[in-house]
Amino acid sequence: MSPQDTFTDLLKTNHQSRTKARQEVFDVLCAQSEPIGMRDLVTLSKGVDRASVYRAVELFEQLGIVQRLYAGWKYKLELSDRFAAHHHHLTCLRCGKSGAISEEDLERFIDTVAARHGFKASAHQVEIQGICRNCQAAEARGIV
Amino acid sequence: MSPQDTFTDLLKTNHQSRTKARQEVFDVLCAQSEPIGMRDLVTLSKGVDRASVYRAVELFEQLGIVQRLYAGWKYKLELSDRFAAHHHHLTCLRCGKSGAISEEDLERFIDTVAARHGFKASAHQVEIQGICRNCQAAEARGIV
DNA sequence: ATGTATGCAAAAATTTTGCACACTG
DNA sequence: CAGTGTGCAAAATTTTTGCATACAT
Repeated sequence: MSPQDTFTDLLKTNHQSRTKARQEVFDVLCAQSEPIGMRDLVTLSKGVDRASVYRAVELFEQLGIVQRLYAGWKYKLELSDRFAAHHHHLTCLRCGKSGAISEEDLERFIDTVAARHGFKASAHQVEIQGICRNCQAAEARGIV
Repeated sequence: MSPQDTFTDLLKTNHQSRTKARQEVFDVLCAQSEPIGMRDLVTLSKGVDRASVYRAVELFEQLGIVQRLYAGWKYKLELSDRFAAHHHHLTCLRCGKSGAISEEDLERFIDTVAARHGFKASAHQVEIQGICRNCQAAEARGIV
């Protein structure tokens, strides 16, 4: 299934409409080879209002279409695993650049991986986003 | 070595002065049992200007005293490993609450851990901050 | 049709800066 | 003392909102 089909499908499944704005934002995201910042995303999504980009990104995040990556102070966006291979990122505090590292190594020893890439790690974070037990229960009860 | 001593030490080692503002911000951070947001940190750091709090946090981050944790849209701050056990976090997209999970499990299977905690993971990120090979080389050459 | 998403424009919130003065080492 | 860091106040960014209108299903 192509990214576009997956996208269309995800929207349909979640009862969300595929609007011009959302499609445009998605297209811009697809065209990126590296994570993109909000500002650029807004600029590149021609004809789409800033507010709509924010709203689209928020929706995409909830649907698991995009992921936020934090590089230093700000964050960047990239399509999630569904649309591209999952990446782990090494972010340089100095130059701000980030590069992808293979997942297999990471699963074992985060710091070992860092060293292997010539990266002097000063800290690492692992974050898992999802729905917690309580919210799942509430959802099941139709409270949402 | 107490957190306070470690703090004092880190500053000295990095040729940074231990000012009233920095000490106050550090104290507030120490008093937290959970990650704290910038806004609260500013509010709680009485007598310290907003700008100074930002400046202190920036310095602390560079010295590895604090770490930023991203929970959904915003970020929170907590003392780094040096001052407290390293935490990995499960953040709920719905209620926004985050809880710590043990590190040992995480190192093996991120998703397994999520499931064990009754957390329905939709995405996870692993981020490593540090200095990349290039910057280390530049630093060695005194370019910094 | 009809309910939802968008654009617009303005407000809110967050983060950054320049500078004179105060404090640290 | 000399050099840094701070408070203040204002600017620059980033993010959010309310609403009438346009669009998707």
